[in-house]
Amino acid sequence: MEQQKVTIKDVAELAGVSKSTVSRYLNNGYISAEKQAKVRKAIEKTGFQSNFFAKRLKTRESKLIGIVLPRMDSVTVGKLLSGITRVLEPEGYQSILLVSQLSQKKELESMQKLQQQGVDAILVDSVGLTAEHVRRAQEWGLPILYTGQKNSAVQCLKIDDAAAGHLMGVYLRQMGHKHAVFAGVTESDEAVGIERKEGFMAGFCEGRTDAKVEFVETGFDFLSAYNQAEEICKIAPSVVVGATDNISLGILRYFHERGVKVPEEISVAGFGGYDVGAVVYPALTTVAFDYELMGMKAASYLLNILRGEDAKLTNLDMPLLFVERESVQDLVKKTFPANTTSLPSMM
Amino acid sequence: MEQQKVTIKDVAELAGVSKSTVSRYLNNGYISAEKQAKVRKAIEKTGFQSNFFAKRLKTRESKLIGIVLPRMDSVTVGKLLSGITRVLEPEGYQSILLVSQLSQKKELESMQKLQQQGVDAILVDSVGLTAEHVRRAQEWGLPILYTGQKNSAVQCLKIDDAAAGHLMGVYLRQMGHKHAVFAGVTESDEAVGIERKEGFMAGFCEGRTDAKVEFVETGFDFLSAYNQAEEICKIAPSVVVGATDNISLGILRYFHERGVKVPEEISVAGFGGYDVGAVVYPALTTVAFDYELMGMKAASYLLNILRGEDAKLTNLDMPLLFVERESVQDLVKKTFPANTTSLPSMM
DNA sequence: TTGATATATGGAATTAGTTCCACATTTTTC
DNA sequence: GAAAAATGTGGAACTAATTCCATATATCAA
Repeated sequence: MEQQKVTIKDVAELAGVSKSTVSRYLNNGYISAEKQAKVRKAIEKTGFQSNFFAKRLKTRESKLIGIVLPRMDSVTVGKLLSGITRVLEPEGYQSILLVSQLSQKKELESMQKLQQQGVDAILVDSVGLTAEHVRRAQEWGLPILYTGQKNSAVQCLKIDDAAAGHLMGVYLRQMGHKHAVFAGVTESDEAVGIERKEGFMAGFCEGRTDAKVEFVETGFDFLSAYNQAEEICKIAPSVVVGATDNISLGILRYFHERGVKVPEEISVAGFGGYDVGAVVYPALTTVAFDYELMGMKAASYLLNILRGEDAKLTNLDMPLLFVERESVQDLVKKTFPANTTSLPSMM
Repeated sequence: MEQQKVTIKDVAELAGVSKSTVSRYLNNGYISAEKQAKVRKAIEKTGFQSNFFAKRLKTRESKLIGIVLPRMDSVTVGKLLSGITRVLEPEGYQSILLVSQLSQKKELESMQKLQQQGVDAILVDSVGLTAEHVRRAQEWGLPILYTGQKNSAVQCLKIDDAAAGHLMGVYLRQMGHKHAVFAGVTESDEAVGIERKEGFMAGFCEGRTDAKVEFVETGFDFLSAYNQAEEICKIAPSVVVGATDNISLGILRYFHERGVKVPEEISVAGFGGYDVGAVVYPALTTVAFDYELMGMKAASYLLNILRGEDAKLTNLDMPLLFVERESVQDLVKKTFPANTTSLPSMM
């Protein structure tokens, strides 16, 4: 077994001091100016780099945050990671990533791996919280934060899907729409599949009896939405709401191909506020989520806990931004949204 | 200092064997069936988990791959990571991520951090290779692979930007276009800013003297491309080629707002093959890059090196896929692309 | 019945740091 | 000027694993 080139012992010998003194130099302990200089020189000359594992073995701190994500190639996840990294990096923490591939089982396994790995904290962008998730948050001695899903027994942070849905529902009601199709995803995703949809229905139907919402199930991607669009056409609502912008984009594409004019003949809206919603035509009206902010909040929370500040998460839900663009017709005033000449809501 | 709950020593005592025997049980060494059972029981009873740091200190293997990325919130990077993870995960490796924020200095710093951290290998999606990059690849005793940029002195893997540009140039030439605008990015990005552009010019002008390519510089995002679109309109070429799909999308949006018909009045094409290019209308003709495959290749290479197989990277350049969609007019046959009724090139 | 080999096992050393403790100075206080 | 406090320093123990080496059986061939 080849050994490390330069150890603290070599530095100590070269500097004519003890290992302890070098260690103290490295960790801001008692050390005289004279020896300080000697040690510094010795470190420079040898190019000494302290051994990560030896250090961590004793200090029991890895400066590593474990992150479990449902997938890697998604705008949402990218933004989230971006926010997390922005907060963690200046504090000297690094993130180690595992992917759950949208599977609850793999999510739990990944958490286990990270814990064994000795990470200081775990952040899980969950696809669904189970009793096991709760148990771990309680039994493992390290901070765990869940995002994306909600459960009062654990610390979590998420988009308020019910409120987002409600916001959209109210908006469309006020725009005079009475018959909507909600193109949503499987109910096994509680946040998007249930909360968002029910929030929408509540907001849309509130205080009236002549409103009607029909449900069409699709996947999360363009293509599956595109493939369901024909069915939606048959229903012929005045507005179709995609549970995500991707879904709306697929539908928009289908309408374009069939020559169905949006929003003149039918309105379309979505959720997410992805950048691309601003470049398609008509630009997509949507409820925007700030995943980057969510990442920053999540990371800050974990950092606070690690500092022993015993922080509590207030404001569990993240702010929403309603982005009114061109894809929804105002049936009350009988006007179409202005064809914007700039891209104000590019986010 | 609180200590670990259960160590290998506790297991050994409970099982009535020595530490060495437990260690051998854990690492497939000599052990009798009888003791094997005892140790297994003791581990089950105690819930023993081996200490990551102690293990790594001795074995000098972290099973961690360091990855440096220019940014997190980009489709390209997401796909790349996706590919990397797909290969690394089944082999028991995990990735630790650092972000260079498109800065060469931060990229080098990040590499340094990862090396100190004791990762087994480093993969850098570089924003530009310097002499220092080369020096490290040679001097550090661990495998380093660069992607995104090319330098013969180090191991690297990248899109063949010149070939991609050339491919597009040839295609547009064959479609009868003579006057093009190349909406590109800064030349400080050698791959995209120079190679892709020059490849295009070569392919477009090849074997004729009546071809003309003008250059307009934009940023990497929709908005900056959108803002340059007016200038492009003034030039009035028969086709405008965005250096990335994002750029083309911004331009497409501008044309839509001005009522400029694509591809009837002007053709548009791009590079990247992002999913969204398929949902806009007209769907964007583009040269698609398979970043996920690149990630898989990169990870496989590093894994091979770590296995001591001393692999050499053949096929440094990644395959390209020409995706012909709707945004380019055939000036020779005077036809427009069929308005596809399905989304064949959704990738 | 040896001697040689294979199979198990435990003890001790090793890995590269940090930290506690004892002790030696030096400085401050009364 | 002596006692007390502050400041440095080195030695040894400690962290939790792996691994080398010596040794003890068991198995097998001559």
